[in-house]
Amino acid sequence: MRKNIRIKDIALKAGVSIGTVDRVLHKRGEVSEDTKQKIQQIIDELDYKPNLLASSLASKKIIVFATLMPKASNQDTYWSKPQLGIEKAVNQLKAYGVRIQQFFFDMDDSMSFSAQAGKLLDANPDAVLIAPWAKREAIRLSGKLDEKSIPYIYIDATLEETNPIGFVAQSPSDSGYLAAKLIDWGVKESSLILLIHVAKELDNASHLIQREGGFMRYFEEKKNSHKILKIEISEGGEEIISQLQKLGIDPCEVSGLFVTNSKVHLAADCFKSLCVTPKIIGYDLIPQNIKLLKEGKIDFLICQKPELQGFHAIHLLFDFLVKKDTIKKENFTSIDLITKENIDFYNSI
Amino acid sequence: MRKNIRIKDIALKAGVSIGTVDRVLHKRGEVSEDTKQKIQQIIDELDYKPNLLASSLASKKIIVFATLMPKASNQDTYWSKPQLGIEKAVNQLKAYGVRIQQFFFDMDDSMSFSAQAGKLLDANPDAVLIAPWAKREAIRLSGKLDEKSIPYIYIDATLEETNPIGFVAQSPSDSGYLAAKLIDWGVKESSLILLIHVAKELDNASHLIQREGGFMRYFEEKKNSHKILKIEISEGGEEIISQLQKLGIDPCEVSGLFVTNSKVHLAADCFKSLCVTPKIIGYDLIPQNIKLLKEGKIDFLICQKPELQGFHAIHLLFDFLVKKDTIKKENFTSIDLITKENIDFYNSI
DNA sequence: ATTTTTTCCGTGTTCGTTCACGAAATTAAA
DNA sequence: TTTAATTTCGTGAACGAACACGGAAAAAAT
Repeated sequence: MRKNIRIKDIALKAGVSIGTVDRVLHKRGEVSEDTKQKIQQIIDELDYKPNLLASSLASKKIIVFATLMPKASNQDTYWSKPQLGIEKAVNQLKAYGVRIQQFFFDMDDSMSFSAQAGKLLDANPDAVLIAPWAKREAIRLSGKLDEKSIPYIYIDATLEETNPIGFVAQSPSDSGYLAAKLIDWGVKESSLILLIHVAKELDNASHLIQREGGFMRYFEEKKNSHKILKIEISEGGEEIISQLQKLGIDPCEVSGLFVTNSKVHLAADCFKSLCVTPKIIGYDLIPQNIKLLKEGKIDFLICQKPELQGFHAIHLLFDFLVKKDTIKKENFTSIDLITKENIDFYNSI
Repeated sequence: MRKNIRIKDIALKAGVSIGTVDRVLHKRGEVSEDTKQKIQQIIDELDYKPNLLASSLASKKIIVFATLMPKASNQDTYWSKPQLGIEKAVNQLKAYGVRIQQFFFDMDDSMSFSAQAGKLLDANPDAVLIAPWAKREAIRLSGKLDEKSIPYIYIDATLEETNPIGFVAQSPSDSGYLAAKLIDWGVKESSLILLIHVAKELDNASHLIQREGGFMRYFEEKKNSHKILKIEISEGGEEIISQLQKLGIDPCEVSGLFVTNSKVHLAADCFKSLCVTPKIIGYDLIPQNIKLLKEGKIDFLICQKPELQGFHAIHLLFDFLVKKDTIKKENFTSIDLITKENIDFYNSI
């Protein structure tokens, strides 16, 4: 237990009192330049690491984390998962004075993102966790946070143009790439393969674009004979049919299908009703998808351990803010493949 | 920050001193039956949860975790991964008085397991983490630990016949099942598929058997037309060829290949030298496998986040022993599929 | 030279627990 | 009844860090 150097040890070595050392540790002045330098030198030399336990015990300071993410709805329960991880982490850390304030926006409404972002800024938190769903609005928020020098971290996706202390997400491009590989494995040569985006504001959802990018990249590199067709819809699965009709394509010709988000159940339902069974790959373990996966109507779901993402992001904020660690910026989570066969055993730790 | 009830609050309510409450909390006697009951009742009523921070700060007690796992060799570096996670966790917990004592055995020598198990028992640790590699010997060890009522947890695999407080592992059967599905996706109808075990003492390595079980189960359920051939070798890849020859089979006929552990590189090297390229699936991101994966000689590696496993197992022991939480017994880690395409982004958190 | 201000630093209390020490209170022995 | 032994409990000092308070020394003002 002993062996760890304490403030007292530094004080002894420097020939000053505990209070003085404490003052330089917390940079709160009232120390002459000379002694300050001497003490700082000894701190560095001894590589002093404060005892977090004693520190939080003595301090009445509370640290507020704010979160900004989509609200989970009945149609889309995905965001309840990261929420669980976040709560778990905050619960673990509450003994250290960590508190949380959460803001939720409507996924289909970028105005709502801005509104909640405003409230978040008013709350003046010590650090922020953001799901950067609406690209333009998220960039604006990040600017404001930069101004106030409030550190922030992303979950689920990242935005290149901004300065978060890090992000926790799956590599969207590589998940798309993997999806392509699986489709390629599963279909015959020279097949018709559909890529489907289901989104209201596609241009504002950059990770969907990146998933597409990875998917396309695979086929470009392989130069094989498949025909890839891209379709964008905003709401119902029937739109797929109508768009195919417009192109003069019989749905029966489709032998592979990749949906770039959790809305894959719309597409699967659509083909199910047509009694056509292409190979289907999509994202995320939400109830509708799970059901179709078990029925064999969806073949693979790419999953990213959302619970772990939330949990880990909060811990990163804590490490950065409280422990003053240097944290890894890129935190890619695994690209988990869930099938009918292994879903029952998929419990994220 | 406030709001949590303290020992002092209990003492006040019971009309006794802090010391007395402390004595009943730690069951160290010297309290009359009457007051003990009264205090215990108040503790329950108020649902008192001790402040871990203050507790570890005041206590000089140290908690020793012992680990027993295979030693990583140059040929097999796999076990350096869980080791990393373990070290990371112990490092985090050392402020709470957690110390570690590690024992390593030779994977190919069950005598070595027993020898190290003996040393571990002599060390009389507070809790134990075991990689139950040698089944029979591990069962014996678990019995001894049960006798001394030292809690233990498994990593990498589990043993049904014993009483660990939990295990952290991939579901071997389901990983085998998934491998089968992938092979099935990737090969033509009526193919010849090889299942290869590379192990010195196969009957003593139960999770390899279970992986085989899952693999076989898939094809039994699907009733498709593939021919599955099982081969057991103990060391070099060339054994595969000789065994095929014995069976009168041309290696060129093999179109799919599943190796039940990280030794898949032996098989892949073997087929590489023959210039035959069946679809190959195996386990674990060790350097030899990574190389072959990138060359395209191995198609999929099933991975199980060994680092996270070690990390999580230590935390479970801590939660159980120190926080007195009830912990989940079955901790399945994800069945990650690594391909040439996504390996560079696979960093376990 | 004296007073006032400013700079610099030490002391002491607190956070919630642990635990050694020893003082009452109770019971047993004389 | 007095003394000794035992049971039962309270007190106070750590643990390492945070921070309020105020004192001494140096600098500035009178």
